[in-house]
Amino acid sequence: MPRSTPSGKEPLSRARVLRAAIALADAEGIEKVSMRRLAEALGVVPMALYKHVADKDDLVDGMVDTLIGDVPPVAEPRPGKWRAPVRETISGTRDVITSHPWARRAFETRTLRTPAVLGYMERLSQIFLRAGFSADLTHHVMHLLGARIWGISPELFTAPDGVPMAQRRVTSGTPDPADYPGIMAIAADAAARRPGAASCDEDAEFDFALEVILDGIARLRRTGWDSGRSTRGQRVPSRSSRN
Amino acid sequence: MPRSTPSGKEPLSRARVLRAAIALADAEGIEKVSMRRLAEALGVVPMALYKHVADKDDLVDGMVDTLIGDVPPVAEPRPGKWRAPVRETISGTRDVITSHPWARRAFETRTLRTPAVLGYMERLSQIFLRAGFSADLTHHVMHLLGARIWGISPELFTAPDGVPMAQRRVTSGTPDPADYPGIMAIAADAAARRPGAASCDEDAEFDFALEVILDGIARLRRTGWDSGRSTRGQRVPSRSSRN
DNA sequence: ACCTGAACACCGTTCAAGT
DNA sequence: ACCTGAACACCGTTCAAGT
Repeated sequence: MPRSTPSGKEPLSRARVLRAAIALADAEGIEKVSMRRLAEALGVVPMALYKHVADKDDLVDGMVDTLIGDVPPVAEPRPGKWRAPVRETISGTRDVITSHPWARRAFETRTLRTPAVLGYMERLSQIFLRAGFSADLTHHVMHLLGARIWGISPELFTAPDGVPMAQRRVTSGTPDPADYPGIMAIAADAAARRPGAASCDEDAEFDFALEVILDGIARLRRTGWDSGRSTRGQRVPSRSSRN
Repeated sequence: MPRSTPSGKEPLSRARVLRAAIALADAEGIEKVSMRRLAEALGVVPMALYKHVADKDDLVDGMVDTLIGDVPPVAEPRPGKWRAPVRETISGTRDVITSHPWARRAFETRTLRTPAVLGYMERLSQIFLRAGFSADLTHHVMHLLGARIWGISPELFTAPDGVPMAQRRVTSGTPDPADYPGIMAIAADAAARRPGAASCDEDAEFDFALEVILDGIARLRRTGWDSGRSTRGQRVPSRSSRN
């Protein structure tokens, strides 16, 4: 009889390993994606994976990279046009990320420079460069698009299970609502405003945040980086003067 | 002789366990923080930790929670004043996070509602509520402060080792710079602008991004949520219409 | 040359046995 | 009542032995 591949199907490949890992993460959660379980899902001995993937880290990098490659490309921007293509690109990224529950964390966690990631950065950069932004301005824009403010974590509002706010997974005893009048006022208002709604309109909040960033980019372009910085008002005693 | 505690020092407590875990993560990296290694560092059998910590997840939650508790409080805002106290609070958070290399990931990863996290949310909320924001407006503001845009990852620019851009940790072969003319133009410009500088001025970029968000908040307050949303221009075919 | 079983050095966590 | 040693069910990865 002809020799068959280990899984009885087509031979392993990096892409097939990564797609299987993504499917496994979708089905059972990212924490269940181990080299051993993934090999089992592929009908293969664990060591076989190491031919297509350097190690576990490379596997997760590859999963994220595959998702980034799934972000649909955007119509060529015409000179001077940047807002719509940027909005489209980033909305596409959000679509991809939100369709895989594990992807948000994985995306924020990785620091890879794979071809797909570089390609994504290149596409974003080109939108600005073709719209007439200088290299320096585009550089600052890219930083702005990558900013994390840490006012709070977005997942505090939209937990995986849809519970809207507060009182979830509190480790040391149930907190007294009286200690958090501000949060309670906000939660009560939100509940009154959308009765029965389990959580916030995350899409709308994301869209608004994106528009704020796009406005920031427009201002950066209009007034330049140095002027942008000088409008900040008084500097806060922070990193620079704390030590 | 008098009975001594297992470590020969003061007895274990949740706080002491968490501080030890933070110190271990600072010293050897978060990936080295295991129940077993932490117990060893405390001179204690692994199982002893389970008295003060429910499980590994609870340990990491507790570490993050402890850091949040370290963010220094801010002077009481006077009515109408919100910009400076918000800036100060968030700068303080950034100071804490950036002083622990593992904290950025851990912070973005956790979805806990511990008293310290609730307290932090409460403080931020109160700044806006006392400044005269409605509960609804404050709600949207909190979402804005938690937004992640995913234009790119900030760590792409500032890798742990300080290598500025591109060509790091590329899995499948070295990429051809010719494929990424935009990125290369930006990198070349940045290198020419600050010769010898290993990476970008991350503090300045963060401060600018924070100001953009603060401007977004000011606009939200001035024009309201619905008006804010309607200024977005044409809606993109995205989540809502993609399927 | 390619593949793989067994082994190594770890994990988090349970649990019954000790005091 | 408290603590803990041994054990369980896993990990990622190495490596020498098989074909």
